Amino acid sequence: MNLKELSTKLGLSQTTVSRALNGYPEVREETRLKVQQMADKYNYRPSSQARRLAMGRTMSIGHVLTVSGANEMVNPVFADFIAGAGEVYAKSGYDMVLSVVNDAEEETHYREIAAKKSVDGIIVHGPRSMDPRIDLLRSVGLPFAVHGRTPGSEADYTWLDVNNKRAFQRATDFLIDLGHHRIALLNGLSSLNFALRRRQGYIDALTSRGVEYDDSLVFFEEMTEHYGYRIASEQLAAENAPTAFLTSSILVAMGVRRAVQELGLVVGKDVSILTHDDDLSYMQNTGEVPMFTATRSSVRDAGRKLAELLIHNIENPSDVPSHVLWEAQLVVGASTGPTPLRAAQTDYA
Amino acid sequence: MNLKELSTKLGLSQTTVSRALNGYPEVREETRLKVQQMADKYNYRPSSQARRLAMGRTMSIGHVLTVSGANEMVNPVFADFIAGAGEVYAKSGYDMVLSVVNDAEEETHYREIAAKKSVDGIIVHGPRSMDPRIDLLRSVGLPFAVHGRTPGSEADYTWLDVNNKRAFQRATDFLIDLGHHRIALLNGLSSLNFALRRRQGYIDALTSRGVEYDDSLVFFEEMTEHYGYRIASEQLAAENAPTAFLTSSILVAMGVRRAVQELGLVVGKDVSILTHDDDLSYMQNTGEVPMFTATRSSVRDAGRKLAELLIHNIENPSDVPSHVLWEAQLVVGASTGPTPLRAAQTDYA
DNA sequence: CTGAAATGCCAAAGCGCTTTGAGATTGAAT
DNA sequence: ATTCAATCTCAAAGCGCTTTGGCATTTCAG
Repeated sequence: MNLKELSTKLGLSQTTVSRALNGYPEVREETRLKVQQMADKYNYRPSSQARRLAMGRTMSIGHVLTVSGANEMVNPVFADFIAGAGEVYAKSGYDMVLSVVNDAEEETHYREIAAKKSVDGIIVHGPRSMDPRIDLLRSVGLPFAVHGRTPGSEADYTWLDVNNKRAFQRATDFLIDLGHHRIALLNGLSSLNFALRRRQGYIDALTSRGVEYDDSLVFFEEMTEHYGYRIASEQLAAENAPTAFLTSSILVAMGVRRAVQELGLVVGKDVSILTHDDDLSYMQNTGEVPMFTATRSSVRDAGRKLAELLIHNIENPSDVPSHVLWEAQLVVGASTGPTPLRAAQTDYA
Repeated sequence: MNLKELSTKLGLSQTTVSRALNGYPEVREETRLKVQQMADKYNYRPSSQARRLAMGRTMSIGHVLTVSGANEMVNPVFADFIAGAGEVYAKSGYDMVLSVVNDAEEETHYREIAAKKSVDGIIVHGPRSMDPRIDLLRSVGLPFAVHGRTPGSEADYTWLDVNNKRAFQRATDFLIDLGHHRIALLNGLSSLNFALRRRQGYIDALTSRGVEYDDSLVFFEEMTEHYGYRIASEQLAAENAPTAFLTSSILVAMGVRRAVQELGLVVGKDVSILTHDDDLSYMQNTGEVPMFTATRSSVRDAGRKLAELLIHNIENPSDVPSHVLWEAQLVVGASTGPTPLRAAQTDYA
């Protein structure tokens, strides 16, 4: 059933039927009702292709999922972000179009998208320091919004970010308050902008509290369980071992926990773990006493909010870009406690 | 730059330019080259909207991400599946359009998609027993392919599945060979078809080996770390505790491991864990000796393969549906070992 | 009762492409 | 020289919608 057939069946012009369906005021309420009923009866839906061509809007928003590295990691945060954003798109009548691309071809791919104009806007994931995608998108005039941000022309585009620096500063402070002085930082890849901000927070806390910064306690890798396990195993075996671990994701924290337990030590007593928690649906860190003490910020909420911002930008092109900086919650769980005496003696000797 | 402008610039008709670009034989090689160059120079890309309308094909494939339950879980397997499928789509010139929908609205949503005809085909995730989506899609004539399968009219549609029954039968057999008789099964939700198949494999192995089946050792829940932890803690505290755990995902296995370690027991010695492993990129269970003994089957590969099958179906509508059943690899890792004596004594008393 | 302003509807012109059917040109065969 | 097939190119007709500009018809103030 298409518009033409529907309108013949109604004895009306296509114009009128289209207007009736789209809620234009030029059509009598009585007529609109008749049209609506007939449309329902035949389960008529305007072809989105035709609609898009006619309106010059695609009513869809692009997401690019970049798989990176030799093992083609996909960001575990992606699914939850998408779930949040998708919820908003559904409400607002947008489609989400997703493309998967190897990091080597990323830039060409963005160029392609821009040229085809097959989406009304784009969400940029995982911005890196000096990310070329941002200049590219701006130069091509395609509306976009960034999950995270990258220093430079931050003011010029819409972004939503967690205050990573502050979160990790608070986390580090919290551990120092508990007496920890040797705190290992298991960060994400250093190419990702947020990893640098987190390290800065960590360093700021150490410095302001007069705790010595030890470069050999800071790591930048892909955030896997095995990473946490490996580093923690090594570090705990070493002389002058850290008494606390600050990790970038729950998965990494789980790896650390495994190493700790394997050594017969107790998490939250012999060794403390504090992690960032993206509040992923399949990796809940909740309960009366959460498993891990954590800086928590919901990625799903971020997806929702950023989708709203982007849609707003698309529909109000002249508005200035928005910048949203969320503070992470510091949630106390079972994985942290005061520095054990043994360690304290070693440290303060 | 659109086709019209490009052809005026070339002094050719739109027809010729379109044909040249799309590789039709009616245009001289020399002309084609000139067209190609000019197109490159102006970075011309045909508008996908117009193209779709004209060709009556959308060149895109739909995926529906269903978030389910009160806590709106998103399937952790989704991202990797998508990554595999997306790779194939990119190669074949298809777009992936993703919609997120609450499980309550799932059926209406599928109906909507079918009516709008905004995709050329659909991939169905997480089929349930007696899944209404399948009849719906068939009745509406939209090509589709199912990740998993559901009993009934299996022969009539394209699917790709892991031989879940066989995998869990082998896994159970393996544990029995090691002397385990009390094996807990931490399954996924019973509404999902694969969970039932897995249980069947488990039961078959027990029966054929003359091991008593104990209903109180079988659980069906959402596959989270906490689920594994909770059940394992309870079970290990109970009298006549299981000596082995068979779990449906690495995440659940991790929870079991945590419980085991917290009790001061050693995984692979005091308690064995065997899990299914979807080979997710951010949850690798590899290495010389993998962390967990597992039945492994790559979800990413499944995404790739199923995408290929669906595209084939779309482009060759008269071909019969394909059915692909993959066997999972049984990979021996560090989490399994012979039943400890203590347990053996209890059991064989 | 008249003229102006709403109101309700329509025909037709796009949107930017693909594809049909046909015309023009060329080269070889008769 | 004439015919025929092969080769190249084109104008125009869709694809299914939205939207413009305009024409009747009704409503209402003066």
